[in-house]
Amino acid sequence: VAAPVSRTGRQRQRNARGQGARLTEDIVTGALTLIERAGSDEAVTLRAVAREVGIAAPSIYPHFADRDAIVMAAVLRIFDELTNAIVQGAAAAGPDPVDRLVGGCEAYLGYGLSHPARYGVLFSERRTSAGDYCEPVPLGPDGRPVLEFGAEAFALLVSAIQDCVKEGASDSTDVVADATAVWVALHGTVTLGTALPGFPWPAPAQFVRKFVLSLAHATVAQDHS
Amino acid sequence: VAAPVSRTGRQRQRNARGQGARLTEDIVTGALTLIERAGSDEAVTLRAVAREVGIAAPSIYPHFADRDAIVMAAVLRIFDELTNAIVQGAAAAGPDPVDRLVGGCEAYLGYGLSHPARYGVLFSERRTSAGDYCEPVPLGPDGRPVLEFGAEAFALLVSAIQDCVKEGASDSTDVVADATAVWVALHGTVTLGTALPGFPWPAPAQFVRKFVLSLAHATVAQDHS
DNA sequence: TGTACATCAGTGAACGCGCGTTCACTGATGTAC
DNA sequence: TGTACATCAGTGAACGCGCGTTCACTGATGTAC
Repeated sequence: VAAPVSRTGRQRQRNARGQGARLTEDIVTGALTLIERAGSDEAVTLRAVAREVGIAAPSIYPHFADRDAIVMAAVLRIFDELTNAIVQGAAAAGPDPVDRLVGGCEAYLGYGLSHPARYGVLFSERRTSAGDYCEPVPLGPDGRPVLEFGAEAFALLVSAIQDCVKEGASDSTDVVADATAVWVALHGTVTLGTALPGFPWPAPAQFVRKFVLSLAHATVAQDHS
Repeated sequence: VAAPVSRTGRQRQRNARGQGARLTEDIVTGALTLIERAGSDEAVTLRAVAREVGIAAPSIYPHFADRDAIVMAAVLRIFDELTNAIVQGAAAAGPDPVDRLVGGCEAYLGYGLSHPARYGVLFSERRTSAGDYCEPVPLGPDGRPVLEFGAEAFALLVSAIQDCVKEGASDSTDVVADATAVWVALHGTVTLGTALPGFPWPAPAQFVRKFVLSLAHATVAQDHS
């Protein structure tokens, strides 16, 4: 009987003593690979992950309690990727707050549409608070408790609109509600765009700019200066 | 060994000769029940449907080729329900085109949020054209070919905005693009609202009215008369 | 009017598969003495 | 310096389950003669 081999064909060698936690990382990576390959998290089974990583199925138990714990770890990683994409998109847009808002939103859309399987896992199940599946109250990078999935990305959106208001580029009177409207439209664009690739979608560039400006009650800098 | 009994406890009796097609209907109903109960279509397996309906599993084959065919039949039924809800919502809103537009959108949202499991199945998988799974080119009720899932509901939205433009209540210059933006926002509201029930969503009534009017470039009648 | 037969609507047992999970285990490596 | 031992990082076989699918079948009912 041959030893289990990962899909890549590479045989995994045992971690050195004290480095057992590396397998935790490999399991999450394997789960992400399966999600990418199958287009959904249904393919993430203990045995499939074990095959992908190149280990025996029971070897997962010291690292994760069950399938759900693996998926959750993958979800947290994907949220990090999404947040990073938004930050970079905003940063690349320059100093103007409206440009930064639109840049962040375009990055959100770009990440979602170019990683549909990963994005689809984020909100595929009912999620209440992060405290349900790991530490009682997980902390964000700034020490504040992260109470909701995607809260970090949403906070970026709120402050981007807030910045527009500060500089007179938006006359939003309810920044949180308007940020919610923008988020909902972005999310809908990603998920419908993924589910219905045959639909005659408008060109993303103008489309997103248009509805983001509209929902954020924002106007381009030239109109205000 | 006891004969298979449906979840309701009622024993199914064999259809009369010539009435075998009734089971087709019962199978779709059973699938919808499973979707409702589990919150997703994952629970729709041949054996689970058979148990639900109260028949032996192989009895499904003369009616449906496989699991996917059952789910597709359920999806078409759900699209019909959604379309009906929109039509009724618009009709109940009275003669004003903006009211009708908002009424239809509120009905869409209402259906989606009050039937999250059903709605979630509609766009849970990549859907190209209806021709992939049944007759080569299925026809809509008006005889035109139905090329996309949800095309009927989308057409309602387009014509609702078109009506606003006709009566001077909207200055949309691209009705299809604006309808797309509204649809995307509605879809995002339903799916995010379902996935994150703990999020502090704005009150649906004003929220939907606000973004629908904004995206459809519409204004209330008083402002225009 | 009777009767043989075809058809319809569905059954029951069986198969092989992948799954989660358990259990006792193995072999390398660091550490105490 | 040697050696016994504890620990770490996993393994391999086995279990019971639900699944899709197949196969030969059963029993009621309509129909031809």
